[in-house]
Amino acid sequence: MGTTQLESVPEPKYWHLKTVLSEALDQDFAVGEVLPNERELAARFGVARATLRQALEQLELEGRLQRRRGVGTTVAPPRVGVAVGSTGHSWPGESADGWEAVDAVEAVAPAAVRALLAAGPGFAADQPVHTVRRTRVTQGQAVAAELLYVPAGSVPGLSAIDAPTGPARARAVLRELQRLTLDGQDRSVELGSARADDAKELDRLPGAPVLLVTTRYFTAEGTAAVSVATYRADTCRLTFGDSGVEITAPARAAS
Amino acid sequence: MGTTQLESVPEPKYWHLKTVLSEALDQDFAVGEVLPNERELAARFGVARATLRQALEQLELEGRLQRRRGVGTTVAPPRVGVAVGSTGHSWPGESADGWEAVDAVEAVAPAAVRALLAAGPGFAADQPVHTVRRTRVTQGQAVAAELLYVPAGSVPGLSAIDAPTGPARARAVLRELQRLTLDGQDRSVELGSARADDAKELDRLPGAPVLLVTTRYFTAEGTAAVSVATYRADTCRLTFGDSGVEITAPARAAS
DNA sequence: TAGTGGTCTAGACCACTAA
DNA sequence: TAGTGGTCTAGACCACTAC
Repeated sequence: MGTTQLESVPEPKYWHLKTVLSEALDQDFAVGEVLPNERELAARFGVARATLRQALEQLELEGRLQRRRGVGTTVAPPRVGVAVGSTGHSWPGESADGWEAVDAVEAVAPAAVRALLAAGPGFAADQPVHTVRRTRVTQGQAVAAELLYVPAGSVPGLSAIDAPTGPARARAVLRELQRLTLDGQDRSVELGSARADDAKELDRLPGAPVLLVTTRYFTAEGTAAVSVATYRADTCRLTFGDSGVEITAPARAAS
Repeated sequence: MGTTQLESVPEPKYWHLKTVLSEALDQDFAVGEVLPNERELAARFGVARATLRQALEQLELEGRLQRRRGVGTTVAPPRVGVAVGSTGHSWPGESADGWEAVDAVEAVAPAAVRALLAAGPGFAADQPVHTVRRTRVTQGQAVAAELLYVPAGSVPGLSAIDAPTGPARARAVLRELQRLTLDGQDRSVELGSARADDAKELDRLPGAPVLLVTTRYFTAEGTAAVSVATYRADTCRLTFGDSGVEITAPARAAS
């Protein structure tokens, strides 16, 4: 008391609420357990529903909660570690790491991808590229959707392919790619929001936070392919292991 | 017309708004330019301010906008690529890559970090560890704040250190660490929200989205140190280059 | 002091899920 | 059909910045 200015710089209600809820989750709830609904929680804490939702959104962003319309809010399991760059260089599809080919079409790549492909063998900006869609499933859960862009100039053999569409064609494109000698690759990771099609594939709403992993594949002739993989940010922890050891605990469970 | 069910599955207003704004940003605005204020934008589009804000939040999450209280909303520059794992294994502080040591204290590590350190030389759970704080500046902009945890058992020489506090002590801890032989390291990346102290260092509000990069450093004896780096998710693209080539364009500018 | 974005309220209605 | 989370509104006040 006295001169203690305990609340002279009050933190926002939703922030305090998030802290309180976070501690409650640690102590009183088990993974998978269902929380009281939003209207009741808001009443219990004496705040408007919108304020309560702001706190829940933060906790969902941190992977502590899972909310499903029509069902309720449940306590999320720890994030799953997903290996992204463990074993040196390799073409996509060379190891059975949970990726499954879905489809392949020929289409003009988005501008940002074209910029990355510009350093490839005989690549013209408005030329259609083979576009392979894959999804990745880990522990029974869809964690990522990928679009792999392969200019026709990179894999000449593809002009005589038989499968017109579907997984068979996607696998054929990957097979042709693997014939080439891979000289190197590099990756970048950034935050994004799920496009409508990716969101559907990942069982999320459009705009859900995702981690975008962009990979460039190099041959002696330049950039032979580019992939953009969209990982669920709420459930995934991307691991880049030089050693074979896996990080098993989350980085910041209850800091 | 006719049977075209153009709006039979209407997308949310804020989502449509985001798309419209995104296109406007591409066409009519230059980097750094100030947008009209939120009340006017909301009026212009005929929506409530909260709805307009939902669209702006998405665009900020994608790194397209920058909002500052008391100032306004500006068009953000493209994300800066920040090298995170380019040059094989190395102890923190061994290369001049923008990191600056701030301080070092002895304190008990958070539970999640203790779990990672458990495989180290003679590490007891409640034993204080040397905690080094560093910040990383790229192109004049603070992009990351890091806490590096080094158990006393990893660097025995530190008991006789002279600098009691401040950058000098932080550098001393790093120097002792670099005496050891580094056997390997691994990394993981996940989405988080900025703690109050990190947010301040990064010039963001608490709860701002960040990319958490957790690195484990191994010697022959086990886990010798763990670092948790907090990168601004709005302005940073983390790059993991095997080759020395830099990705210069964003992965998905206008998809 | 004026203008900005940040927080908060108390409602309303909608879309979805499961019984 | 009942109950959940998702969207949206029309206000209010606050904290911060720059003049």
